[in-house]
Amino acid sequence: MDVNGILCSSATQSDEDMMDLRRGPWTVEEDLILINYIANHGEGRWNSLARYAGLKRTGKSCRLRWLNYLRPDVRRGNITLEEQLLILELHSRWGNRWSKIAQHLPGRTDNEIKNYWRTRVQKHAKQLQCDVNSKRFKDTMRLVWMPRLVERIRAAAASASSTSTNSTITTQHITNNPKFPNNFVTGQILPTSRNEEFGVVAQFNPSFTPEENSSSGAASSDLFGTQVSPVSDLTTDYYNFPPTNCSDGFQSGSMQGSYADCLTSPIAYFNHGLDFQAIEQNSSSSNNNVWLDGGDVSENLWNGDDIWFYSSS
DNA sequence: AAGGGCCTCAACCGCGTGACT
DNA sequence: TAGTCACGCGGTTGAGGCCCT
Repeated sequence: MDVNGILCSSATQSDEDMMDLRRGPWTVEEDLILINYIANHGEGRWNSLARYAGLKRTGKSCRLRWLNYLRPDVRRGNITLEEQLLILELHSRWGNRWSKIAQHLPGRTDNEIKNYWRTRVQKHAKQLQCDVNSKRFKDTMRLVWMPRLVERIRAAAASASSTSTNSTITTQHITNNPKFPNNFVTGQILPTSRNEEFGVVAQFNPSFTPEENSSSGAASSDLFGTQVSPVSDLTTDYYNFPPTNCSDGFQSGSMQGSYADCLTSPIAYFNHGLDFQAIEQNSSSSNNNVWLDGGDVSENLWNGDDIWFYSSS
């Protein structure tokens, strides 16, 4: 068997389609063919693209490979804390509308977000022994995990700003920027093209090997094998949103302790100060300050110390 | 060291939708 | 209006790497 994929054929197909179609993982050569073809002819018309490019792949397969992997602005590496928060927020609003959610995470694909949700979030719903769509799980997200994420983002920003004079964007900036929550909460975040430098590497460096780009089995590394900053440059996107239509509220003090608003959006916590201790005291946990435990801010939201909640719920 | 189970994620599949004829 | 095609979306699968015993 071909180690890079399997060959399949169907006796029921036309002569043109009788040629063996490749399936399974893409090879470097196939990637380069696809990249070069799209660079010269553009994307779209995937079936004919596959045919004319000489790829023994379905148009569907080509499209998927391009959109989820080869596209220049595909962002790779760990899902950052901000992205995690955004995913939770948007999923609570839209459900499994992965493509729609992905539109608000520049460079992330629907496939990546979907995988993230299934592998991380659903796993914890399972640990909670409740359905991922159940009220109990959603409450857990809103009341525990999302506020905790916010605090982690803050902690990461504080840490970054205290250790680097080059850290120009922090969550404090966001907190002080009335435009941010407005865009965020109202779902007006605009997707922006990101990681153009990856495009340069992918398209023009002949030594580029997409397999090196694979994060499979090395989830903590990005293309260059480096950790993704916990305070991601994604934050910059939020901060730099076009300052249009941002005058309709959510100014500081506008919330005035609206607990319902807090429940609706974690960003309310983010911008108006969450009384973590109060919520903490409301839990029956004897484990104090688990949200402020100062752990590695680059770690995933869903880590071991969430167990306190399971045991106390 | 080995191997079995677990986890991640790239890739595939089926279906719905819209454009075009 | 019905048929066909291209495309996009969400669900699912399976290969390969990691981890634990």
